[in-house]
Amino acid sequence: MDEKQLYINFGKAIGDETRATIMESLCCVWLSVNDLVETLGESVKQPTVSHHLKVLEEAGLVYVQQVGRNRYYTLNRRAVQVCCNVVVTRLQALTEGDVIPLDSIPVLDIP
Amino acid sequence: MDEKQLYINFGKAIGDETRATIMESLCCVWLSVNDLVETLGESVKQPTVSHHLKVLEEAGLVYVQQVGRNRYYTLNRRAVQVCCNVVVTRLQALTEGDVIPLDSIPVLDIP
DNA sequence: TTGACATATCGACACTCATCAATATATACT
DNA sequence: AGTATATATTGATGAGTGTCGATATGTCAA
Repeated sequence: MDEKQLYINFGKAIGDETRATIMESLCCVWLSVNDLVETLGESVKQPTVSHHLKVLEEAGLVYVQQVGRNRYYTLNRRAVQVCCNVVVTRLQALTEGDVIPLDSIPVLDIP
Repeated sequence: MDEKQLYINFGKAIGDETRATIMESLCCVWLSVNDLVETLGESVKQPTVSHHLKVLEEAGLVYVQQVGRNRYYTLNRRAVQVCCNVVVTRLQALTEGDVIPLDSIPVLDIP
C-alpha cells in the first residue's frame, strides 16, 4: 500500500470517536474484547467493538494475541508514529525554499 | 474544543481521498477554487471542492484569503503539525516505564 | 446597468458505515 | 459427551456524507 492510502486509512481509523476511544484505551496495555466493552462503559456492545478491532487490525494499528478463549489487543504505537510521520512529511514543505508564492496575487504570504 | 475532538476532526479530514488530495495540493501554495478543480483533473466538480474546502476551513486546517472574485486557500501546516502531535502524545506511553515490549509477548500481565 | 466570471449554497441521490440483535464459531471446563 | 464463556460473523437498519446539477450570491469589467 502506498503512503497516501496508508494515512488515509489512518485518518479513517482515528476519525471515529468510538475507534479513537478504543485506540486510547489500548495504548500501552493488553485488553481483551470484553475488557474493552467494560472500559467503554457498556455504551458500545460487543459486536461493535469486535467490528472496530477488525478495522484497526486490518489497518495494522493493533497487535493481537490469542490466549485461551480470550483475544488480547494492544495499540501498535510504532504504526501510529509512522502514520503521523507520513502525514507531516507529505503535508510540509520539503525544504524552506519550497514555499511558493503565487505571482498573480499581490501580497500573499504563507503563514 | 478539546484535544480528542481536535484530532478526530483531523482524522475525518485526511480520511477522505479527495480531501487528502486537496490538502496535499494546498501544501505551500495558494490556490483558488478553480485552480484546485483544474489540479484535480476535472474529476471533481466545483461544488464538491467548495464543500471540502468548507470542511477543511471549519477544522482550521486551511487559511483563506479573498482577492477580488477569487478565494485563495493554502494549507495550515502548523495545524497539521499540532494535530499529529496531539495524536502521538495521546497514543504513546507517558513514560518509558509504560512501554510494553512488543517482542516479548508470551508473558501477559492481565488483571 | 448589464454581462461575465468565481464561488457558495441548496436539494437530491447514492453510498459508506456505525450500530446492534441474533447467530455461529471456538475454546475451556466438568 | 455436554455446558459455559469469549469472540467473530451475519443481516438489517439508520445516520452520516460525498457527489453533482441547479441556483444563488458576490465581484469585476465595460
